[in-house]
Amino acid sequence: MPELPEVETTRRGIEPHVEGKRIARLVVRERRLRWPISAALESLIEGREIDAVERRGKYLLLRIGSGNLIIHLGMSGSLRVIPDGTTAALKRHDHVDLVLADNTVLRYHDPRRFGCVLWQDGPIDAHPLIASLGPEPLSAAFSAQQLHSRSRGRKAPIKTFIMDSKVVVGVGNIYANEALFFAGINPQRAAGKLSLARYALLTDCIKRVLARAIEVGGTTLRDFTGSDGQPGYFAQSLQVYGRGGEPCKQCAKPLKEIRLGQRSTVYCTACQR
DNA sequence: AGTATCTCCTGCGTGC
DNA sequence: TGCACGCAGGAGATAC
Repeated sequence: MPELPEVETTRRGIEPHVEGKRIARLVVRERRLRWPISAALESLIEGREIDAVERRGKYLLLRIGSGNLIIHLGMSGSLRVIPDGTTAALKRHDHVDLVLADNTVLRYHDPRRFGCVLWQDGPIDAHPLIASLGPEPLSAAFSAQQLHSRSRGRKAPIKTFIMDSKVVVGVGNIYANEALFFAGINPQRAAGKLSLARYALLTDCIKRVLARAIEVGGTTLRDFTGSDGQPGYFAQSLQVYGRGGEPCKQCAKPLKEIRLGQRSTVYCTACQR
């Protein structure tokens, strides 16, 4: 499940293979993604050049002139680069091929079809999916002060709060669980009641856990081409996620698993208060 | 405005 | 071996 580190790893992986290249053809085999792929998309982007590969939250942005191709990998999506790939064998759920002028193929694969491929004509910040997003977690705009002031009056659990993309982008379930463990904060604690000092620790832990995952992803994904396109998900050793009932790595007490906002939540009742 | 619930979808693990 | 089932989850849509 691509979280921000996997999306950034994907961005870095595909960038050298697609940046500055011209789109020869767009081949869509399945238009029914999170939102249907527009029937006009082919004519909108064929023949145009990809000027840059950017990212906002978990959205990948292929900048094409003054517009953007917005790609989200959803829960199960991946992109891979296939050099000279116009005749490469298709796997099930290979929904879209972006065929570049040098016959490199950027192939979008997404079994659960929770992702999307959308066109935005004009400034990316004007797109409804992008306009309401909170700050990037690895930027200076994501700070303890900002988080603390935004949280005042909020009764939602801190875990739900940091997973809200209007508050901060890119903190999915896995990293929310992990960051709260490192910060020693009980995921159920009301967001509005956490002190500035605890937010300082939490923002630091979120930044560290994401930065570390990007580093690991980057090393796992040396060769983005020709591989199965799966970045190094779960490459880092997880402290709590998926370990309900198993011993805490700090105190050995069994980790507790609960549901918070329909999401599996794992924490240590001793280490996280 | 904030919060909770529902929804999309397929693959996988589990229990019979 | 096969089937039914529950679960996984990003994030928008919807209903309070």
